[in-house]
Amino acid sequence: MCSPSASLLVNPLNSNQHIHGELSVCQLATNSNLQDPASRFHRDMLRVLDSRQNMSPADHASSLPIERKKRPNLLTSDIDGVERVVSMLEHMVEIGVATEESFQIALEGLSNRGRLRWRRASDSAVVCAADEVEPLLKKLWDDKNGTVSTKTCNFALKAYAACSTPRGDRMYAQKAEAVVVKMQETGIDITSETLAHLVHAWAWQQENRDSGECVKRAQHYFDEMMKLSPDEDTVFRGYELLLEAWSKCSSSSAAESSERIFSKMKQLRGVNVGAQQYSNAILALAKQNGEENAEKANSLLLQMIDEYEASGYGESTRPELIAINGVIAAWSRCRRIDKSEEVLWLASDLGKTCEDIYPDVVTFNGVLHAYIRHRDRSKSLDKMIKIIDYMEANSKEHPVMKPDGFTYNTLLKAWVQSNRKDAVEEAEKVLFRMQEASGILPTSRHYNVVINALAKCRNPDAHKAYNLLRQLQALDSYTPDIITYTSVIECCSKSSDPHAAEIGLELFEEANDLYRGTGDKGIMPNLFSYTVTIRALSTNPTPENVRIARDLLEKLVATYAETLDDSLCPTTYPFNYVINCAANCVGSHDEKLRAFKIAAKTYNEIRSSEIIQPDSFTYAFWFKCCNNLLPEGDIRTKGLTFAFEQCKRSGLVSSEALRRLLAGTPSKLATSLLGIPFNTSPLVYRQYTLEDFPPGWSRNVRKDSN
DNA sequence: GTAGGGTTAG
Repeated sequence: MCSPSASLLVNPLNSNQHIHGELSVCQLATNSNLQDPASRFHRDMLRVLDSRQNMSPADHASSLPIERKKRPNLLTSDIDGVERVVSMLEHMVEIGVATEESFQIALEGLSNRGRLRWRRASDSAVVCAADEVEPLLKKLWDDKNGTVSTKTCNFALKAYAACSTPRGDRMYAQKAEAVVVKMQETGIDITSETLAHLVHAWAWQQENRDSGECVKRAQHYFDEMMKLSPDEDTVFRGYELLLEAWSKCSSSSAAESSERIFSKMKQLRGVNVGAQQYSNAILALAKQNGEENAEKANSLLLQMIDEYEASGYGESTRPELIAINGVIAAWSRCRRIDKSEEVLWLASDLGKTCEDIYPDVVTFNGVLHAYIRHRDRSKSLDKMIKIIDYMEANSKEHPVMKPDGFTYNTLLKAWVQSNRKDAVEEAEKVLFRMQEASGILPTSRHYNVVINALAKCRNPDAHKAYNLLRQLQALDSYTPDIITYTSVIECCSKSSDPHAAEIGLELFEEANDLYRGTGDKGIMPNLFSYTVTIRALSTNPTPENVRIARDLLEKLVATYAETLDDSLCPTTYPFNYVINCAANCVGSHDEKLRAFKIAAKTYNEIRSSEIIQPDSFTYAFWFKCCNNLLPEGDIRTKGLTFAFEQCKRSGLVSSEALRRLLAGTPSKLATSLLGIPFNTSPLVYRQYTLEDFPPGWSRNVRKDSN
């Protein structure tokens, strides 16, 4: 295979001067030296890009922060020809004619894609510009021993900045920073554009929320950029990005910093600061918690509207809906329904002079959120139903207010927490209505709200939950996840249905098989899934189910040991439930003894473990085991006596433990255990409560498990 | 720009 290095060193065109944003790509092509083997390719590459310029993806997603509100689309075709150009570059590299200019053409094209995503032809992985830029820059860097131009690096940085995202774990800001560090080490000029891209990348990076680490990095590179005396537009843009960074940070200084930056922007531009900057400042404030920030965002909104009116309704001062929606959300978060609605009326008013201001689905979702947080749940449910009826009724005429998945999720939650008798049935109706009224297919989240509501009932209908799950599976657009499965199994664990144990186990195994087949973490059984399955098995405590419960526990422990996955880290719960399952075992004398052995093994594991400790439930279930599974006699006496000593010493004698200890215990044994004369005839022992015994016995019993 | 699915018991 040919090495491209030789040709890269030639670099016949001083390419840095040839790629200029202002120049049309066609001009560039004609300027190229046609004698050069690379220039024929360059001309073709530029022609590909140029011929599709009308279909530029810039309309789909720009790298401007304010336009990030649009989720990045997944391209279905090579809309601007960049993928073609990249494969042309790969071909040039292969035949050894690629120059730095070749790389620049591809990098620039990629960076112009902004944050769009597409499927890579070679492996159909979903990628974005930043993913594709990385290997290209590395290749060029290695081939040229780091003698790469600033311009080339800046194209790559632009792609990292545009693709940087608060979601996921892509860490493009770190990657961009690594490029700049290498530039510094190699002596490549750092321009204000270089630093502006870094500010941009950090401003959009995730995990900014708590520590504010990313906003610090953004501020740092902004300060560095200022040392290079950039032009006013770059400074202003830098402020915009800092505002963006603060808006995603929950640090206590965020509101203050946002205000400071906004006033600097006003200093720069005066009243011409523009509606977009108002929106940014409002959103930054609106994202912070606390009424005072909602109030500040609200007053900025009023200022913005004032300036719109003062300017005679000028285009650049026209308020944006996004700012109004932000303020509504801020008031909703502090349960200020009155204020949320006030802003809603304001928006309706504004709509008279400003036709693009019309309450949309986000506006209403914000108001709905205020209601769902309100204390009077029944009253707010009625109000929410009215609002959603209104949205549905008007969505033909005003498609922007058509309810979406958020809307119905909020409604489902409202029904579920309404405490009304028919809550679950009504929630189920919503699942159907959302499809009919708004054409929105319920997702696993919607179903999970309802299934979980079923699981929280006193005597849940396991079959109904099971059917809902199957219904969700029948929709090919969505698959149930582990929360769906676990919630249905939880229904089984609380159900009196004779098949509940069987269904619970079937579902657990199904989820586990799905996980093993797909490796999809979303369907991976976790500690809670194991625990409720074991609990479901004790609704039908056959000797076989006791054994299966124990097997599940062992599988949990082994899987945790193997993966060290936090979501599988065992607690006392599943151990206790295995003991309880054994304690309930119905069967022959021998079968009961086998169940007892399983319980004893489990009980001893809890006591000797370094991670988990016995609790009052452990002892209560253990006493139940001794009394239910062992014949009266020495072994039972020993098991009870020894355990009760432990139980007292640990201060874990709950009233239930006491009851289980004495249920079925002969008076003589009870007397010796408790140290006071004791008659276990039911009529007598019920007169005793924990208060009749030393308080130390129950000093560690949690309140909720007295 | 919104909100956001389960953590248990006798």
